[in-house]
Amino acid sequence: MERQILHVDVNNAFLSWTAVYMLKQGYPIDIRTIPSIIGGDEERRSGVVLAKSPVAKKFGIVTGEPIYFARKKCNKLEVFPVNFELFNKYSNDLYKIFLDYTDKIERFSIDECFLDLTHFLSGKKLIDIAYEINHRTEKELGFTVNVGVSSNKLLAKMASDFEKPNKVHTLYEYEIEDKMWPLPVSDLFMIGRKTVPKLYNLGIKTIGDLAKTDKNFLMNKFGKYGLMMWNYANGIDESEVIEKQEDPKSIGNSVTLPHDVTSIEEIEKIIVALCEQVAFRLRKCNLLANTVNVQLRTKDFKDYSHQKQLRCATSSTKEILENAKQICVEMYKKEPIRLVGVRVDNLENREETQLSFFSQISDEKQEKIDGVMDKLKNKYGYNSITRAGKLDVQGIVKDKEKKIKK
DNA sequence: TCTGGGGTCCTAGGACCC
DNA sequence: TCTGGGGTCCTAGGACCC
Repeated sequence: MERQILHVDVNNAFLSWTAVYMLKQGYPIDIRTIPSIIGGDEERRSGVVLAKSPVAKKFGIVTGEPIYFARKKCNKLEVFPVNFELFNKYSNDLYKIFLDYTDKIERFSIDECFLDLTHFLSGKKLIDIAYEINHRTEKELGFTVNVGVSSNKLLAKMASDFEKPNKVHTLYEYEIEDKMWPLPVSDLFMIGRKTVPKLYNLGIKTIGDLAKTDKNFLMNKFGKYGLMMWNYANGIDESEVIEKQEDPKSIGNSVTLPHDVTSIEEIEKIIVALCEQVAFRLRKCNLLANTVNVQLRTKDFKDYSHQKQLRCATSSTKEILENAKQICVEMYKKEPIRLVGVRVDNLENREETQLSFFSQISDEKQEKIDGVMDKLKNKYGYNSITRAGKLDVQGIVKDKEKKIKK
């Protein structure tokens, strides 16, 4: 039975949502109609373009580039800040519309969802539902979406990426040759900037070229990744729309520092704040970690990471912090550092762990302290309680903690 | 010139065991 | 002295996504 899949993608999500909100607040201009972007904080050295208006795009501004560059391309560019609380709200509003059509929805990101309507069509045509979602979103929420229509996720996603904004496109198997194969290979999902030149060197320039390349040749050259590329180029994707929220595989936080730091003491202060965030989130998910990972980025953008297996699974701030500090001391080579990150890995569910004979939860006293602090954070806000060593870096991580607070 | 932060998955190489 | 192969686990790094 052929599956009935939609992919819904919000057009210029962050920018559109900001525009809708500002109009509602009485702002006289729709920022979608001027050269504008949503960007990070340049003073904090996180100034990259996160979303752009169609007008900004005409100036050659691309997502991910430094705002500094974007300004050079257009001197009238207007920059607006991110507001994740707002973005989450609009994302949820959109999700509610989808629920009128199916329960089988996969949240692929804050602004993209896959919908499986295979068992929810009740006599309607998939394409009609696609248009209905498209129209309703604009009418009810004030922003626009592209909807891709097909029989698997990959094709639906590729379809939603065709002409924008506010469009519905189909990409069924019989349309692959006409609609997808002429596109540059860089347009294919999962073909990134490192792979494109490698393919070009092999004479593979379009998705069609890739589809017609010998599968075994690609597998020899690129391993598993080669097979995936070939499958995608041929429109093959068996993956399911997964509706349920699965436990995360890892949890991490990182910060770009306002200035490079050069002492282990300064780095450790950042580590304290990051470990608190990570452990707090871990406990909130009711998970335990078996691995701690620390990442450092030098001022030349060289990334280092080291990890450590823990003696037993834990969600204790103290335990994670002690290990992170130790890793840090081992790996730090006295270079100027611009980014510090802490991530926990190999997560397992707390309940399941307690049943296991071999595992033991870290010491109870520490757990109680964490528990009390979590309650305060949940009740009075993330910053209501903090460690002494963290105070002077609070400004740096403040913004992200705001996000977590919600 | 300046270059985010949250993730997932894969790979190569080394340690160690039998 | 010189030497196997299979398997698992761990580590560091890198690719990709939004």
